[in-house]
Amino acid sequence: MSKIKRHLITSALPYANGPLHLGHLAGAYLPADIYVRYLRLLGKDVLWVCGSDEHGAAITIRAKKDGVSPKVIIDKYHALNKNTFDALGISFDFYHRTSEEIHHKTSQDFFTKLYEKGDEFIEKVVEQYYDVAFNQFLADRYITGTCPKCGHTEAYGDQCESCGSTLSPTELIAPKSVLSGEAPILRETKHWYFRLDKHADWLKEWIETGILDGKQHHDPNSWRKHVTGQCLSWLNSGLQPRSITRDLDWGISVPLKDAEGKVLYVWFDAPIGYISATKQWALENGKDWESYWKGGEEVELIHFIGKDNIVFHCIVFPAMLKAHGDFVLPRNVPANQFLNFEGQKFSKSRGWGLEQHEYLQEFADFPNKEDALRYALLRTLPENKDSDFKWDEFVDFHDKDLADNLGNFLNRVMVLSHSYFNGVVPPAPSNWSEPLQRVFDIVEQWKTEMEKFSFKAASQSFMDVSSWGNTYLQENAPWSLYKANPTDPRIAEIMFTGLQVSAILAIMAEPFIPFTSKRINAMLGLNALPAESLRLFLNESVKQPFISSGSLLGTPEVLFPKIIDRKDTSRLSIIEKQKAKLQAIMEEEKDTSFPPLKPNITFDDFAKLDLRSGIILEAAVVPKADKLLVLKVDLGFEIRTIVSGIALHFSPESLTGKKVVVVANLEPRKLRGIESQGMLLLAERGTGELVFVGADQPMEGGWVVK
RNA sequence: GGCGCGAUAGCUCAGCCGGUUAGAGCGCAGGAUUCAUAAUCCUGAGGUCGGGAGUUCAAGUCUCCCUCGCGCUACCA
Repeated sequence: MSKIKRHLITSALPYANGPLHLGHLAGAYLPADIYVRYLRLLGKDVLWVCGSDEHGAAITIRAKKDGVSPKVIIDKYHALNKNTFDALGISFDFYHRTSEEIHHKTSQDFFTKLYEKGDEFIEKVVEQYYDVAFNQFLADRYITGTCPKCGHTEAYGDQCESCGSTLSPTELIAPKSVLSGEAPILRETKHWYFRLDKHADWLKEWIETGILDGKQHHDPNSWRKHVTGQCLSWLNSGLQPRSITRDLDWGISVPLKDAEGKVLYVWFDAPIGYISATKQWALENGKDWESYWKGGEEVELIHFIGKDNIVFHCIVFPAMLKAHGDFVLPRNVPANQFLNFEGQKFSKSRGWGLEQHEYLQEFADFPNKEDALRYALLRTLPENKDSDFKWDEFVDFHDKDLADNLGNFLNRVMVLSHSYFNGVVPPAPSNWSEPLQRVFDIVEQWKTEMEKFSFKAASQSFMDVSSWGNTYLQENAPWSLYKANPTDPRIAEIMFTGLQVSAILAIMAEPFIPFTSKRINAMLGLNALPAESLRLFLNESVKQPFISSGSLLGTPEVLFPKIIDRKDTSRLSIIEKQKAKLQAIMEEEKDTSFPPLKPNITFDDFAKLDLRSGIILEAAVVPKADKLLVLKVDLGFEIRTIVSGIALHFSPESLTGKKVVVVANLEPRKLRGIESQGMLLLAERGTGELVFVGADQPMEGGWVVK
């Protein structure tokens, strides 16, 4: 019934300014790899593209910091990420990069096509910071200043990395150009905006009902709830035109005469990277890229991403594709939630978490390290809610599932087959498939789960087959039969069945733990499973044996030496080292860390401050704001209204009568509609604790503090 | 404050369009077994499905309110 002939799979393009951590792997790459390997097992026509996202200001900043060209940065991280993926068995069909010429051309053509439609873009002139000395406009990331929220002195124009708040450049206190170090000036510049608002109606219908152009495009119930939920939340709050150009010299130039010095916003060109990657792959492999991107109903497009990318892949990019015309839209976007690490968020600055390439280095001596990691992540994939990677669970999954259940079953079958039949597969009973009925049922269920992107559930089914095998051996106890009569024909039947289960496990293992799958095949004496029988096995009700009678088995080996092993503590010590590392970070953070001193100021700078003592007369919460209190403060000579962001630390009642120090000559500013005429001085330490400055001195309002 | 997602056995989580005694894995208790990596198999104990109200013949599953967690967003002069 399905018209699908080709599967086009994408994974979010990693940004090439740093390494990726285990959370990224679990979010967009491992699940896609599992799905793609599964489709390949079925013999489907599959194309999985990904690549490095190499534009954007963050890369140029990083380059400037390191004193190298952007090219050096992207080459470094493109290579690192590509090689690490490769080492972990992440089997992209093509891993491209957005700095390639073909991508620039594709993106520009895309832009031009939309531009020529006339009504997809609007032009707007806006005021933006400009560096006079360097004669150029400054992208958000090219401006630093003091964060208005936490006081961090090196906040970027779009984000403060100290407190994590999202900012806009004009919010920064004392903005400074990263280029010249000078204060930038505001100057007008023109930008192009993509009219997302124009596409709101059909997007809403498409997300809500799965109907596109009057036809059922996909089943909306097959999309994860948090995905449709977030999209509808966006759609309901109204779509705005979105700026798609930037004043920057690194990126894809905007292909218009009056757009000198402007490039496409990295978010506009990055998803087009999926298309250009397909083009390059097609060129190198003699294929037709359009049969994937413009194949209509014959194509299933799936985007694998993390939840931070949902809006882009479900709203912005589809709108771009639809505006362009001809392109297919995603049938599903199985976005994962976030993976935490031992209870906390991954944090590069804290050193909390583990990067992919670090894992490979630090587990260099760990047997089967790739599959051990893949399996641990698989079992804890954040498919529907945030999940947590824990080393204790890593050990459990490895020892209980991979070693005790799977590894031990295969070992039992091998050892028994060798001792009873000298490593030769015994003759097949005439009703060979009968005892395997239950296994076939589990495989069917496994297929359903794989196709629903429920990989965690599918991994359970995989283990169920192995468990079934263990039970089967236990109940039929060939060792007892052998003791009673070594030529009992039932022994051959039992071992034949056990070997078929082993082969089925090798197949099911392939998407999850591909390195092990190969080793199982080798152990079973199969170079690779014959593609044809595999296809029959998975696609048809007709089953046939995978290992034929008379063929020779390989030598048994222990697939997964356990981590918790009395005789050999080497693997456990690798894990213990990881746990110790985290422990050390926590210990260190217990001692309050002191923020670095700000640059010296002159006495004159200091003298500009006018500090006065005051007494809080009344305090109240500001409606519709979580953190704000509005205070009446008596300065002796007048009563001021001051809005302060301390609602999370103090209740209004506890503040009346409190003695405080006030910055009395601060420029008034409106906060949530209330004019704040000053600022309270508070001391804060690393733990987040807040206390009032000078609170217990015997002074009434009006004293001058200096 | 607004919006989204979540809250189910000690732990980690499944439970589709509401329908018989609420499931799995791990852990725990008891038993069986010895081919195997101190592995395996069986049995059992364990939940008023975050709290409250409502709709219904019937609610973990739908509606409303509340509490807590996560994310986005507004807000920290």
